[in-house]
Amino acid sequence: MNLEDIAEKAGVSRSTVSRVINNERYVSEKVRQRVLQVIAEENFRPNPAARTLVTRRSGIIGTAIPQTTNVFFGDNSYYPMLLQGVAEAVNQRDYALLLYLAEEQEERENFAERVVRQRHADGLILSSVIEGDPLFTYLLKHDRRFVIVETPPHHEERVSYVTVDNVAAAEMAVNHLIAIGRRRIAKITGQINIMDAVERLEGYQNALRAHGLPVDPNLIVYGRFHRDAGYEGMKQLLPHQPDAVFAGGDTIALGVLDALTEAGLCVPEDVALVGFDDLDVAERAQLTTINHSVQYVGSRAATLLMDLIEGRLEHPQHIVLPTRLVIRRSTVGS
Amino acid sequence: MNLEDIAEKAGVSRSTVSRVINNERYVSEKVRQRVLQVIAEENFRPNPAARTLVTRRSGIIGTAIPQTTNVFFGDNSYYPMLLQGVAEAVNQRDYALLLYLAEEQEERENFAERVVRQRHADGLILSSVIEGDPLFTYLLKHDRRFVIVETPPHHEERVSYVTVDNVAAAEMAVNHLIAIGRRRIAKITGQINIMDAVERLEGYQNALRAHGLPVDPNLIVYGRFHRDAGYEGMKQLLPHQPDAVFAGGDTIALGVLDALTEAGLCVPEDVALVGFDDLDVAERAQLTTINHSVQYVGSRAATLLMDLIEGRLEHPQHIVLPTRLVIRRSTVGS
DNA sequence: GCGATCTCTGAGAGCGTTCCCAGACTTGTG
DNA sequence: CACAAGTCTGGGAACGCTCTCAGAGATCGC
Repeated sequence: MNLEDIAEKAGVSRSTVSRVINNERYVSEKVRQRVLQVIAEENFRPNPAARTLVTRRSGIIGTAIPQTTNVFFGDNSYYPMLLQGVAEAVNQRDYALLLYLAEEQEERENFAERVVRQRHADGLILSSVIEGDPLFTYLLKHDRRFVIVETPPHHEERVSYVTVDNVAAAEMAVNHLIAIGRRRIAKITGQINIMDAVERLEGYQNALRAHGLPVDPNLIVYGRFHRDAGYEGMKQLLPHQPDAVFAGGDTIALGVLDALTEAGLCVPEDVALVGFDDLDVAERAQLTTINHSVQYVGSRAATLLMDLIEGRLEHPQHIVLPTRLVIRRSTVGS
Repeated sequence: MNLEDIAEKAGVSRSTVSRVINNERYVSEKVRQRVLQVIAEENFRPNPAARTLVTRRSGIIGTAIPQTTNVFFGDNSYYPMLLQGVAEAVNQRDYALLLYLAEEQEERENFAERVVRQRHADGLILSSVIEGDPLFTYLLKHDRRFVIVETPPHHEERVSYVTVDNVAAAEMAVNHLIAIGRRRIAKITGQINIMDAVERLEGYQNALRAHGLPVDPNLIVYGRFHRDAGYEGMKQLLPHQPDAVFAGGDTIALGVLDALTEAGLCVPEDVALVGFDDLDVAERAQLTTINHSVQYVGSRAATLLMDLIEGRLEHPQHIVLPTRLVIRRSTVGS
């Protein structure tokens, strides 16, 4: 069943059917109705491949998640939330969402190759880009449309991105800890090759310096965005007796909580704790954190990408979304 | 850049280039190498739309998740795990994965319409199908390829599915509770229009009857696969003083834990607790539960779907995967 | 009242592949 | 050595759309 068949049944030409389907002007109301009726009767849907072939547009947005299994699910609802946001925006404009998920232990090279080989998508949303990321490098070099959902490596300004002001947010978090009287404030970072982690560390250091506090290397642990890393990191910090911890992400903070509980320390009396992201779990754990709606980042990124694809906006675009400090019991008690 | 261009540069015909790309026989080694080299130089990738148009195969698998936001992320890692499994299988055979995510509060009708309208995918994986599901009904009627990742409504045998033996697993769980001496075993179900929930309830009842225990309607609460439902359900059950609860899913069990903690009751001394699914959180919460690798269900479903698409298997196929009781502290103490 | 403009419709070309067929050349067989 | 079978290559048609163009008819302005 194709346009020609519908045309015949409706007694018009293929061109007219195409016009009706694409909702173009210059079709008389009578003809439009007749065609619509035949389409409904035959339950006809135009072949997207044929359409794509000529328009050079598939209406598909790809989202690449280069992280392995244990990061994608588990406690970490970051990616699901991001995806939900992307899906929302994409649905609204009747695009489709293609998901590229890395295998456990898959090399970035291999992942990049896989994503690039299939040319289904009109554009890509990239997450967790690291320094020297092959996918990032390739896309940049070959001038394909894409949007990064964090600050790109080296603040590369030639690419479009949607991010939050991590530096300012981290400053806000640490200022809060200082305001409640903490002085030995420790930091556990996410993967330090991801810009989010770098910027949050930067903000932490800024805030300390601004208050004339020392930046003690013993109080900084380089970790990963993972609960286990928080747990291990905290164990490492304990001998140095911090009175507060600023975790690079909520999942890290959860691990910190595990370690503190195990050590018999009270939050916030002995150690105050601040996370980052305000994931679903943060509220449940009564965690003070930085809120920045991951979902909204996803939907803004998708909207931006579609605008770039459709030529409504010029490349590149930079969007920095606001953050908010959410104060809960992990810093102010009950 | 298309086949013709590559052909010209390599001094051969379009057909030959096509043969090389599709790895067909009857191409001399010399020519094959030359063509491959030109392809590499030009960084050429064949246009998937053109290919799809003629082969009538896109190499795209769709996965439909009709649940709203709060179920997709949050504590519930069910869908991310399922997706990871699907992605794994799909990657292996160089298919792509299209994700259909319902909007918050989106009607099933509307969701079905959206999924069906875009004809990108060669086949679909359906989750959380309910009785009278419009998407399910449509696909069945129009003979589209799809696989359900649970038992279909009414045990509809004309469709392909991958599921676990929920009934047997539930029996196993309840038998365990009986074996440790519990007699007032309560049940909180998931949405009762989802077959998983129905079957787990059925197994619960079977086990009680098999041991001559009464099925007390006061001990059965009809809920949803959600932590809040577990919390509310347990509060409802408390006056009836159960000595054990069999939750329809791990997320429900977490809510039950919340309510028990709040009521000052001990697990498992006062109330023993069994979940279902063995999600990531189950181990952390030391929850006795039924393990059945959601991820594996996902990858089996995807593999099955691809086999159906490629005509390697006849439609319909029914796969029932084994389950395992994982005993943790929520039933046997420490 | 008549050219200009707007509305409506259809035909043809083209998008970039795969598939089928024909033909040339090579190898095998009796 | 003739003929069959196998190997390799190229050209044309087809997949189902959109887009451009041309032309017919209706409407408008002066």
